[in-house]
Amino acid sequence: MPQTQPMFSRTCEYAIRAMIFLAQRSAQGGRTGIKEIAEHIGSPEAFIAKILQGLGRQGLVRSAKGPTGGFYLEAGDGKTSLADVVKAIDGESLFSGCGLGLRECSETHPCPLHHEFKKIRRDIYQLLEKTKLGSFNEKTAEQLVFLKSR
Amino acid sequence: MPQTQPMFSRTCEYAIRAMIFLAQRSAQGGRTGIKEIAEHIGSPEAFIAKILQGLGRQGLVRSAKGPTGGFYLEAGDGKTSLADVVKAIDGESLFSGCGLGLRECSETHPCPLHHEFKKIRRDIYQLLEKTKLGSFNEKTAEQLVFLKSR
DNA sequence: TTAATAAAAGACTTTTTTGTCCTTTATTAG
DNA sequence: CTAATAAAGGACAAAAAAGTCTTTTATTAA
Repeated sequence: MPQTQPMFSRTCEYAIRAMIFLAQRSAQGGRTGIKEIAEHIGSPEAFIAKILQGLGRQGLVRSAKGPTGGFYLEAGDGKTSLADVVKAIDGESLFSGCGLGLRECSETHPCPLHHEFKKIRRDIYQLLEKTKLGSFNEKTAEQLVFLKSR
Repeated sequence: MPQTQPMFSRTCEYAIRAMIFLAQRSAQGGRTGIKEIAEHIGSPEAFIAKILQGLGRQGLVRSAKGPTGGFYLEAGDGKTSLADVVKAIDGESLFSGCGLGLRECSETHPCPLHHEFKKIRRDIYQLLEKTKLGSFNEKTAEQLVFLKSR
């Protein structure tokens, strides 16, 4: 038995943690290198590099090569929501997929749990949608440090 | 990028579908063989066999070998909730784990999303907890058939 | 008591996810 | 222009999840 299915994939957890960290960092301006990001969020360095590259291609984060390079967000990126990040990595199925994995499940042809799950999916989406990266700018150093485990 | 993280693991989806199907079947009494279960929920035969064996060891389903054998639920098993099934397979992390995967995250040492996720986790748990297998007894044949895809 | 049936058990394979490493490309400072 | 720096890219490796197959065990009905 698997015995631990979290809400988000590991990849997505790292992505959210990195984006929150970058949001805080970018508030003071300046870029942050992969090594420092990995240290602060407690992830493998090469792995979060890959993840941020992907998010970069999708325009959710910016980066610059060379000395003084690194990852960063710009002013307008504060409006990016956690829902955007989750969608970019885990896709939409948490928000709109059938809880039982039935492809044909829909409003008009609902699985036995369809209507029951509707509210939950909407709540999850709305929470992630309303939580913008910009809102992490003014958080304390203590909360900042707590993007890390292990 | 992975691009599709559902709420439950595939194993758990099959398990829930099989248990709902068995709940309906067992209402009329009688046992159901693996082949028939697999057909009705649209899962690989050997795989759902494995899953049900696991659930059997944990006492969530009953089985009998030999001719006339198969899987079934008894009267009292109608009180089993979907939360019980999910816990048996995906564990508790959907209900109580940190959304960002931080092991030290807790009420007194919360991650930046801890309090926001609290309500959602509770809603998911309560929904699954209040949904008992027994409630699927009287559902129509149409809904029954719709435990299957692919 | 034997033949047939069906689940239990466990080894095995495939696929996906997670994670690493090495080379290339771009940028900057001297 | 050249060294050094840091991300991009892609091939590769390890681990976990999903899925298969074969043998064993239990049960039933003839």
